Amino acid sequence: MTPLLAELSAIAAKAFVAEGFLETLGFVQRSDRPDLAQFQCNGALSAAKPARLSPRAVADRIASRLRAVSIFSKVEIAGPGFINLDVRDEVLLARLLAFTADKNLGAPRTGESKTAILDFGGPNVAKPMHVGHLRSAIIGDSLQRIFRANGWTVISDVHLGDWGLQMGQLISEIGHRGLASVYFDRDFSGPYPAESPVSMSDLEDIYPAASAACKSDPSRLEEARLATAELQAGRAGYRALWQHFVNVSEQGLTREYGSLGICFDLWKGEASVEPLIGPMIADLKARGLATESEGALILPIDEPGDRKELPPLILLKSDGAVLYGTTDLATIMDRVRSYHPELILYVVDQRQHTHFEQVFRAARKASYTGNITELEHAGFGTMNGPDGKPFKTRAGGVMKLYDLITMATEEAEKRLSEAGFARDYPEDEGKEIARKVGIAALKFADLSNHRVSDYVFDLTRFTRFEGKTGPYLQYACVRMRSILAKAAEAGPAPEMRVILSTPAERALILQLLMLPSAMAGAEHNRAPNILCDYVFTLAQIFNRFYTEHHIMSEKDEGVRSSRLALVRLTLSVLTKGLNLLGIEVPDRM
RNA sequence: GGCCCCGUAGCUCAAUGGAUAGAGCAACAGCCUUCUAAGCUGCUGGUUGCAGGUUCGAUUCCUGCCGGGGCCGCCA
Repeated sequence: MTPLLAELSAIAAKAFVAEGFLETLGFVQRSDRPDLAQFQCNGALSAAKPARLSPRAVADRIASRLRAVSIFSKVEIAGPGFINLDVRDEVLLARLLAFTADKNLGAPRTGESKTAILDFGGPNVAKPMHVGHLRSAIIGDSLQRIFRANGWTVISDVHLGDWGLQMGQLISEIGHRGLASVYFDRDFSGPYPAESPVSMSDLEDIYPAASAACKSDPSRLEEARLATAELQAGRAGYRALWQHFVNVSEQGLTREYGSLGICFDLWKGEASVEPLIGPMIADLKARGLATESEGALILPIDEPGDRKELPPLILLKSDGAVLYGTTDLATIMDRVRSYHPELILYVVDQRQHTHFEQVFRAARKASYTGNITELEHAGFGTMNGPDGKPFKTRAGGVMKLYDLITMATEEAEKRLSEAGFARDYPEDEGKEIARKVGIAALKFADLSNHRVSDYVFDLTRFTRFEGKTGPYLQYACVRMRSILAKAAEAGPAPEMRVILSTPAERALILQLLMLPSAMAGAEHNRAPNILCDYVFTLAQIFNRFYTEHHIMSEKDEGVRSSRLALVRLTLSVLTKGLNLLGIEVPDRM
């Protein structure tokens, strides 16, 4: 089915075309003035100037054509030339019926037969995930859900940071500590032990020490660089040790992402493209694209007419090691060959924007993108503490993601018990509710901000359960379930037939029908906050409906079952919207 | 220094070039013998950082300035 706004826009577009104007002028949106109309079209205002007509004159012509279309109950011209539109109740009900019958709830098929690769997550091997990883995970996951729902074939890749300097730092630190000496013995011919010499908690201890050592001692940094280069050059013991790091880390990361309800199709990393790098470098050299400069191999990507100077992409450092730009470039080549995607979308910190500009240019320059693949960086802002600086623990250290989730869950648990919720539920269920509520608080707070702006991370505010929060939305769902359960007790559901007679019902139906447009808008702008606004508004409108119409005490059976049908539909729409944000809804609270 | 992003109500944030710039929180006044009051209703709150420009119309686009953050060849 066509989203209602698209349907209305198409009708208006036809009217504009019939009057000799551009089709795009027919764009119809929800009215800014709900007191005046349900929908509005502003096309007449922009059509007027080039046509040397007054906006009212254009609006008159369009309006008279629209009046001939039976879908509208009202077509009015207001102000300088706005065309205000109301849709007939019968039409709303007919669209609602089709919407209800559609198992995809009218999802726009914008991604039909198209493939998108979503690159997000980007955790580092051997380092615990911290709050900095939260945004990429939450936003990326929501986008993958939205793209999939809109018909895209989505391939998500966690893209581990597993091939850079931090690997060399770890290896040399382990060497210094004298752990696992067999991996450092050049005469050892294998096989290496199957069991990892270090656990995840060992790594969590070793990495900060290694990092600190390299910072304070230049000779240690040099050692780490050498180890990195040797690892990349294929030194067997280092490779074996590295494989242990990766295996151990993946286990921890899977659990961590799992606790957030986030899945990836691919667990590739920078190292995955290692076999492609040699041939790629050779190819770039052969075609004269890569040149040597100050001992390093670079790929200049600046173009005439640039507003700013863009530094070249460094392919090989002077010590022969590769950088993440090199692996990113090879990864594009790999993805294009393997999947022929229409889009590769990177959900990565906005601070890396220049890096992606460099890599994208390099890919185009080297013709690695094929002719259909669009490369896009969907950057996001930083998460700051209440002081406006990057979020830290009280002690000033990096806040681990695991601890953060625990804090949110505990806070949720506290609030639930204060409010007397879930008091008589089994302990397991209570814990599960607290987990869902805590995660919902975190996710909704993050997603409801515009992607690119920084936001203040304030756990007290996030876990507050009033107002525009995840828990408010969950609570609305739970109330709907509760009504439906009561109704089911009272008897089997009668024939579902929606009657539209009150403003609260009309407002609810209109909002329900806007789901597809919200999904399309969120995809188009790569902006889950559009969907957040949608679900929040829906919940608000529902709560108004809920307050105004007491369903179970309604005497008229037809009206009661009609309203129950609306509750049922609202529940599925709200649940779906929350699902697209990666938020789970408990059965009861 | 060059470039990128941001600047909106007391606070946290929205708003494809359109009407009276919206929510939430906070403050204030109401609403629970009825489906979960984590709710609903009403009310208060604005020179959209500043100055120009384009436009019938600018929070939105352009220029300059101020303030905050970030990036600027061998970290990711």
